[in-house]
Amino acid sequence: MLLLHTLRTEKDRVLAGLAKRQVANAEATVDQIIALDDQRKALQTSTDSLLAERNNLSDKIGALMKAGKREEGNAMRDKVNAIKDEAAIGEEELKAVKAQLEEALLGLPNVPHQLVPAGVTEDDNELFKPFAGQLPTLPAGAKPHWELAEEYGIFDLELGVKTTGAGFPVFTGQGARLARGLVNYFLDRNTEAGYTEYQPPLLVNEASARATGQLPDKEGQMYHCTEDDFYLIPTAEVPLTNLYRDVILDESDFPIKLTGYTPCFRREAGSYGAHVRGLNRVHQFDKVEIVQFAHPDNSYAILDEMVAHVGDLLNELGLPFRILRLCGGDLGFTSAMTFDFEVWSAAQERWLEVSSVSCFETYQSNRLKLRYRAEKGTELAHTLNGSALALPRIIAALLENNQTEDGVILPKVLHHYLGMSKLVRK
RNA sequence: GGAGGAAUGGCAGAGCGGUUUAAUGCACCGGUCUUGAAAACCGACGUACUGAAAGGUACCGGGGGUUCGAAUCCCUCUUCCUCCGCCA
Repeated sequence: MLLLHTLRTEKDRVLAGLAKRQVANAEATVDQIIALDDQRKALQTSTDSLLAERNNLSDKIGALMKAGKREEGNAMRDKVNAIKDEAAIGEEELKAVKAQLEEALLGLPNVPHQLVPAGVTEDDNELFKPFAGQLPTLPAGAKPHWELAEEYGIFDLELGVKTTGAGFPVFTGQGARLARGLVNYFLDRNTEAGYTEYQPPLLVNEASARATGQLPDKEGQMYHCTEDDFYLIPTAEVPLTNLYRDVILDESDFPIKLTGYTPCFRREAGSYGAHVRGLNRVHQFDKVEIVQFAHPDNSYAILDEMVAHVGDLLNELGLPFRILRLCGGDLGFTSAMTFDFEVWSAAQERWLEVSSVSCFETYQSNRLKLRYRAEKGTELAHTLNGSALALPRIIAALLENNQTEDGVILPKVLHHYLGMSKLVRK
């Protein structure tokens, strides 16, 4: 959620940023929000002074009663009652205006960072770091991962349909082992890089989903357990970031680095077809997430650090990848800047997104009330997160890119985790 | 699932419906003393909104109510603890 202070003092920058995102009627919305806030202030002031008068008179009544001047005290009661009624009306209005204000603010996405390119669709994203090497060439008869999966017994989509429905793959045998190995490898590497490992809940309450911005923006994207009003997490970002909701840090606590493995659940009401075959898009998948909380002065240095870390992981896995800086139109609702990592899927001959690393500045911390003690008072911290890494497309790329006559060659870093150097046909 | 009890500042822990401006202790911070530290002493010590400031308002788990006035009384929800039952 954007800060009212920002809307007031940096309106031009906000409007320019929202324009980059193709937000319609941005100026009217901002003006309306400021008007609501003016209204809120006026109501707050008038109500407060009524309450002050009430408190004042109540004290006097107390004193009068004590002094035995019952008559005078009773007379004053009527006066206080009148003030009370008036104050109650003010409080009611204030509550309504505050609710309106909050809903309006929640409707505004984050302001993109200065360096975020203008653009409408993913085609306008900036190729921040192209792949420098040679893309792998596959032998004749190379297969896409969904065919390899069958041949090698990696995962079974039919079994998932039987147990649950489409988009819930069942990993089997050496495929399940590969998934587990990748999770362990990622967690170990993140821990080495200073991240503390957590196992958070996979269901969150509404307050958590709102604080990180999944609600109200992505209401339909999450699975909702209506009976208990819990949401299945679409990413570990939600529970991990919310661990620090309502927390006031000391500056010396920075940087705070968390990592966690969780399954992720996404309804992904959207397209079906060739682009979503196999593991390209599923309703449940595994992901290891990294989260950082930073001082505003160096959050972008930390974003660079996180990008470098994810790049290291992909290099160690030997996967060709490129880094995109998302344009305004493609940027997530809550993000100020996002880098997407895409690996080359050699059999499908296209790039697959495997990680998204973002800085949210104070957009999330404002709702989280995640602050630190500054020279004077408290300031909002910056929040960041990224995937390190999401499994399905990594598995797809490993299968496709490394397929040989003798099997699928595993990168060296995984040998230890799987107890084997290649996957074999069943 | 049943029966009881509890929820107060960073922590511990007081708080007959009206100087509560939430006692006290510990921790933290500043200072005095000291070569330095410890001890001792002095001081400061929550968050948010509002206001140029002085100040004002709200907040004692959440929500609602009674009252001129609520941390205190009532209702309700949530969470935790104890005991019993069931279960991995």
